[in-house]
Amino acid sequence: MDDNNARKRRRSQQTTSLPPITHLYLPGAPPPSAVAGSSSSAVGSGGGGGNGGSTTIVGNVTTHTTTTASDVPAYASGGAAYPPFPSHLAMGDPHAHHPGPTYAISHHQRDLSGGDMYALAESEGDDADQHGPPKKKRRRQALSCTECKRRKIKCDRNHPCTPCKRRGEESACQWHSIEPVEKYTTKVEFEHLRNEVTVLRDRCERLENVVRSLMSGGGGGVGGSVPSAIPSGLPSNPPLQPPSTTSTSTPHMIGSTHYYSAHDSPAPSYAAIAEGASHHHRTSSGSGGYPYVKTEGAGMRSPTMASRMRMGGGSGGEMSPSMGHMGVGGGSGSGIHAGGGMAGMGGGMGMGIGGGMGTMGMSTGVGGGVAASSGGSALKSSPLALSSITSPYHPDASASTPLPPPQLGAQSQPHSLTASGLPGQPQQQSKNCHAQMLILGERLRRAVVRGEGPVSFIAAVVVVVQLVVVVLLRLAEPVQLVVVEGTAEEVMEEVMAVAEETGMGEAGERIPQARPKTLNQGTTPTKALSTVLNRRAERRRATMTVIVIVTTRGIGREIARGRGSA
Amino acid sequence: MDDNNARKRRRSQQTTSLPPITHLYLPGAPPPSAVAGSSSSAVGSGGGGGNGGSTTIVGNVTTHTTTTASDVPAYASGGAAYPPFPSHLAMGDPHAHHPGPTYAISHHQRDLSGGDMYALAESEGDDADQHGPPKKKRRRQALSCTECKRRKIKCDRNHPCTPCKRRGEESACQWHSIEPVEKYTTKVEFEHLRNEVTVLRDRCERLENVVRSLMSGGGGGVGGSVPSAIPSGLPSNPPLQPPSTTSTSTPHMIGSTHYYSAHDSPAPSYAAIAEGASHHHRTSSGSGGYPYVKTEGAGMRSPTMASRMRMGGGSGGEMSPSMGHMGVGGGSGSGIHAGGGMAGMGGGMGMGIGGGMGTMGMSTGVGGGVAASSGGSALKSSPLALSSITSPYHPDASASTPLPPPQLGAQSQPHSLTASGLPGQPQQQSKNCHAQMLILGERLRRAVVRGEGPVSFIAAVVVVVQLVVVVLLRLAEPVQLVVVEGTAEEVMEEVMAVAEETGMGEAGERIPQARPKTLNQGTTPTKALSTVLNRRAERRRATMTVIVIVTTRGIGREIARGRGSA
DNA sequence: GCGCCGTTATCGCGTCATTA
DNA sequence: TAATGACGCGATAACGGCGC
Ligand SMILES: [Zn+2]
Ligand SMILES: [Zn+2]
Ligand SMILES: [Zn+2]
Ligand SMILES: [Zn+2]
Repeated sequence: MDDNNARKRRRSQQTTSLPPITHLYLPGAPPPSAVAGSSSSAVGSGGGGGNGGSTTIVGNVTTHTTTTASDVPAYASGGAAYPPFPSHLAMGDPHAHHPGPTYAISHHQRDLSGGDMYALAESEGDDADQHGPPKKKRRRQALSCTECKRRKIKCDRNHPCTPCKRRGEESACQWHSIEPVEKYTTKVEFEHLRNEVTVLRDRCERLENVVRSLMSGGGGGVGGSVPSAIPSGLPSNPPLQPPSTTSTSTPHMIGSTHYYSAHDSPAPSYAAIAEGASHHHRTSSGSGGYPYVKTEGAGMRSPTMASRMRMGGGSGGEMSPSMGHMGVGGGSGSGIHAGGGMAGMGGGMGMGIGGGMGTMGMSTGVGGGVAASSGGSALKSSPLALSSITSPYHPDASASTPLPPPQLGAQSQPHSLTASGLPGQPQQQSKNCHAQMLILGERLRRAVVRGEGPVSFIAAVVVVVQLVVVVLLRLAEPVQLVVVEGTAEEVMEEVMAVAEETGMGEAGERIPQARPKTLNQGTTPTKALSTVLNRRAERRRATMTVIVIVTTRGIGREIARGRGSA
Repeated sequence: MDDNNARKRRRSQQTTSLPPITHLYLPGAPPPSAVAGSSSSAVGSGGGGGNGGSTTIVGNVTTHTTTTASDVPAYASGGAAYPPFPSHLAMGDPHAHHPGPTYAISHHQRDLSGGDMYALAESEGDDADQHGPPKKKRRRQALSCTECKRRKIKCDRNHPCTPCKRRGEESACQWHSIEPVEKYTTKVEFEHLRNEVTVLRDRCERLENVVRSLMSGGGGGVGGSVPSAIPSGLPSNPPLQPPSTTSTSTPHMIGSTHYYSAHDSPAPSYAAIAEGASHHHRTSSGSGGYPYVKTEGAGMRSPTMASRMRMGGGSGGEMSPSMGHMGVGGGSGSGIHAGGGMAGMGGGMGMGIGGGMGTMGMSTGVGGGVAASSGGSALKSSPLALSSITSPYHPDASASTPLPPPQLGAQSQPHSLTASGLPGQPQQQSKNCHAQMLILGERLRRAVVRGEGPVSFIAAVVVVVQLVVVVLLRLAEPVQLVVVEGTAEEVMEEVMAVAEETGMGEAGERIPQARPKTLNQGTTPTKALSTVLNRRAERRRATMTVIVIVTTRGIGREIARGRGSA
């Protein structure tokens, strides 16, 4: 309450025109629930010249903990939608799965040998911590066979699914049912089925008509079978397809327990990789090539930069009690020094990123950053260049073009699209549209932990207007948010500093298999970001940091060569 | 200098592992007191609960001043429309929905073809569980299509509802007159159904083959329809699942009555509907319906909220000389009150935005946000709901095109789109692809100036992780940045407050001609944002404010009902 | 009961890495 | 070098819940 007043007051001051800064902290009302609070500290300062930069850290609540490790290490799998439900699954199976509402708890499977699949799932103590909110872990009936799940490949859901068949391991093709399966199925499922029936019927009808017309009209009766086919709906012979088996079947569902048969190894667990593994193979070494790369990864680090930043002219900003606030030196002076810092940074990033290019793909901007080819060096545009940053991911780097300014009018074919370029047939566009990015490879990287455990580091870049801003989000106990505003160099400094202090290691380091994702058409980068963050946060409960850079002009160049020119 | 040190210091503290940060109340960590040397205080005030919110404003360089008058004051209007009731449902059908209690059972399904197989279906009652008094339960005619119901997602009630369309399963979009009722069905029945599905699937497949062969072999070509019919099936893989049938009709009702009537056809121009048309027939009458709609558009407006906000607990943040900093009151207390505010907000936005629908379009979320029509209330999804926020802009609201499902296989005309629908030629996709947004209508609004000149106010919402953050960017003489972190309500408060103080008017107000931009395919929302901002800034040299909301969880719900639950 | 929001758990593509 | 095993991670499907 009081707070409100105070706040208001504050507000007024700045009102209207642009209030200078501030940062305040408002506590917010006590969350009903109270969540965890967060604190933030601010560092004041800033401001020297025109551009003053400032940083803020905001703590946030949230968080959960619990989660244990990840869920499942290895396998995961997924599938796209489609066969909604493995028919055989349900079938005759006595207790076919169907996730009843019940499943909830324990039973997880495991057992049998190896599986550690779900391993954790809940295991843990769950919940870890404490408190009370017993959040029950959700469980879902798997649609893909265990093998496919483990391999993370598409399972056609047939009984011995195609992949399994192909490998000749039909015996491994199984399904664990999630739960006890009641004798009753859920309404949902029922509905689902019912719906399908309707659809199918409709389709059949339509098809029949077609056939009918074709036959009559065309006359050719090619498939003699036609008639037969149509009439009943009976399964005459299975011309094609792996017969879905009519009823019956239900092969291998395994009960809740043993899933999975023998083989399958225990997943090596992702953990390893995710966690620390990757770092081994940093290619970093030479590099090669990336233009930008100047310094090696090591070069100067944030420390330097950081220190520099320290200097920024701080205006006399106050700090709000709870929040941290710091200004970044703005102005020209810093520019100079910055150069060095930047360079270092650039190098680091360049390396990581640049190196990734061949491997992970680079984003090419409209303007096209181009990626170098695998071989080695090549490459060009800095991954942080505006063009790279703003352009939709474009697999085939080749093209060049310096980013065609956002000029909307221009329809410069955004992406000539790599994949099959069907001239006649425009794009399938659909998947792999490489819509846009934000979480491209370059910006997604992780490093070894410094202090204790491994930490993650994700960086997303966003372009905005006239100022360079960096938002560092940290998923830690208290989620935190760091915002930096200033020139390119200032930003970079901040990033580096944070990375270092956080123990994120080199910024340039890249995550092994993190390749630049190609978002689906229509997705918002932010949405994607959200997903990523969520996953990470849960997967490893460790600290995670996210960096969001909001900037106007590309800072790639500066970064690359350490120039601070704004 | 000092500052830097200070900052650095600050940093270190938090270094490594998760530095707790900050402000917080988080239980766990002791408030790091430290914080920037300066005041770190934690605001005590607020204190209360966990989530504290904080705000920061950073000054930046740049800019010009001038200002001029405003551009257009009011506008607003529109409303989002939402088919309150599945028109197709009701229509012609005689007994279309009747909410009568009775329905229960009966429904057999239709069938076209024949068999009604499992008619019984539910039988129901029975058993369902048990015994018991045959309570009669009353059921309501479903408003959502079966698929949406099953998935528990929002259905826009259009015939092939957006979600279904999106998934390419338009054929699955149906309405059963009454649901089967019990929550569980017996296994037998389930089996029965399942069986049918299998059979049907098989049959379809067979038919498809026939058609295929006929067509190819026969050469007849002919049957114009054929192609259409087949398509869906082709995708091969999806073993199961209802490939969508093309659009065509399909009665879709399944249950006994199938309502659904007539049309089905092409979306009745969206415009009409969008604007006001639709509402007339809201059957709602009673009902209602829509959950969210509470207040009317007018309802409470920002003013109220604003005032309220003012109160928010301001912590005792200091203001830095140059920088302003303000906290937002968070907390429960506000929560309550907030309710109203929020609600109002929601309403306001809805109105402004919603109104725009026809004109500016509404974004439909995956779930599809629907807007209420001008007339009145209606409406549903809050404009701040995660779904609304994240969805790509979609011109024709209701209808069609929900962003062309990336589904590759599906060539479902991405957007049947109003304009020339070239069946043969799929879409060019290129322009007007309505890629994604961020600068959607809802998020783009401006108000009349209060103090002196007109100010702009743009809001972009972004999803991130577990915390709600708002970044208010102001393009003023010194560019500024405001960051707010806190619960949904806190954020909203802040937004409102800023808007007001800045003279931006009501948050809900929308910019006259700001219609939801349809980004070019491949453009990054951010890029677009940048453009917009720049243009504005220069066009009128006036002050401009941008609001970026970074949040993890949708805050729509809270907003809608003014709850501040974190 | 119902609509449907927002969170979770799956899926499975597309790359790497590792073998054969 | 091809083939095979791994697996990051964006997209989805599923679903706990909540407000009415
Ligand atoms: Zn499989
Ligand atoms: Zn298998
Ligand atoms: Zn629907
Ligand atoms: Zn539908």
